[in-house]
Amino acid sequence: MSAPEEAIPTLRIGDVAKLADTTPRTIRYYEELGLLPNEPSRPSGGHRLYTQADVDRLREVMRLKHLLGVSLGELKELLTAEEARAAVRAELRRDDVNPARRRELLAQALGHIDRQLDLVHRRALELAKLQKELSETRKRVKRRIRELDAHASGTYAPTPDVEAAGESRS
Amino acid sequence: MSAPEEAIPTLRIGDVAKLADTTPRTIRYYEELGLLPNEPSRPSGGHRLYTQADVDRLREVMRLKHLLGVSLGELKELLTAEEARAAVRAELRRDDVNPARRRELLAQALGHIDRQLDLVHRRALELAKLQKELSETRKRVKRRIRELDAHASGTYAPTPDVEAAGESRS
DNA sequence: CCTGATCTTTACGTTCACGTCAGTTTCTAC
DNA sequence: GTAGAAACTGACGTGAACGTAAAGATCAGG
Repeated sequence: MSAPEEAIPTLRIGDVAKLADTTPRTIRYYEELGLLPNEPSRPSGGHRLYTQADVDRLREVMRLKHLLGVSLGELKELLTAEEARAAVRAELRRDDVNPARRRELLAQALGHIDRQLDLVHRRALELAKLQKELSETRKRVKRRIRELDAHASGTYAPTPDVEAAGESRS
Repeated sequence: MSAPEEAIPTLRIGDVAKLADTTPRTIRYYEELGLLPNEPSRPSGGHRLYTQADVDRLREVMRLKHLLGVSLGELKELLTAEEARAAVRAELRRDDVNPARRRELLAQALGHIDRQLDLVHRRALELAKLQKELSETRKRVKRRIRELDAHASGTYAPTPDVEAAGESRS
């Protein structure tokens, strides 16, 4: 097997910044706040070295921040839970824990997940509601346009470029 | 008909703050930034007087800020569009606009709505994806718990209070 | 009409989430 | 081994989104 359990850290902070589309400053700041559970290795010189897993975690942190719209402080709470989950997984990987303990750990993990799911779910509901409202307003407007076009047909030539309005690149 | 088109403004800034669950400072700040399209009336004294419609608009602004996670600057852009829509509605209410103009106005309104919908839609998709991921992780954990309980039955008494983990009030 | 609560503007203070600079050290390439 | 790029640790700066304090004007109730 040539796939090592944990790849050797080889990425420098600038590389990580580019890969995660952010800056070294932000990475150090997040580390300072404790948002990045496992600190980077620092062989010999003081330079931080990261793995791809670190990049993924960083991206996930930024994603949560973006999607949940929470402060870095609140985010840390959530990630502390995540970290606990990681610890749980580590302990679970060893086969020498008794079933009672195993169950306790799994129940904890479940609690952490549920906490995040709860947050996400609330937001999703709110967003869905907003989306629905906007969609209905949109429908009404479109209906009025159709009515206008129908009534005006023969009198004014309908200008049929409505669908293209309000589109963004992508 | 005893329902006036526009109710007389009677709410003071402190009332509005309480109704919208914010502070007078924030309201003045938003007004300063131009986030509140129609400025409050100021009869005789310099005190601002608001209507319930103003409260609703303020709440809507705060809601958008919360749900879309945009800066007040970006939010202003969106609300400027909203304002334009309002102006459109006002012009449309008068019956003396010719159909071509009417159609143009409606098309504009549609564009503004689509712009907001686009934003909301993107976010909703991202959130849904996150939710799905979390849900699947949750399933896996629950499955492991069930397996554990099944295997342990007879040896250890299963502790069946897992569903209650990580719940919040409401 | 008087008093206390609420409002006004002006202005400075604060927290968050980084940006930026300085001086030094370490890595990479030649 | 030496130049240049990148990283290190402070430290101070900054824009956004308000909070807070001051000094005065205004409003609502008795």
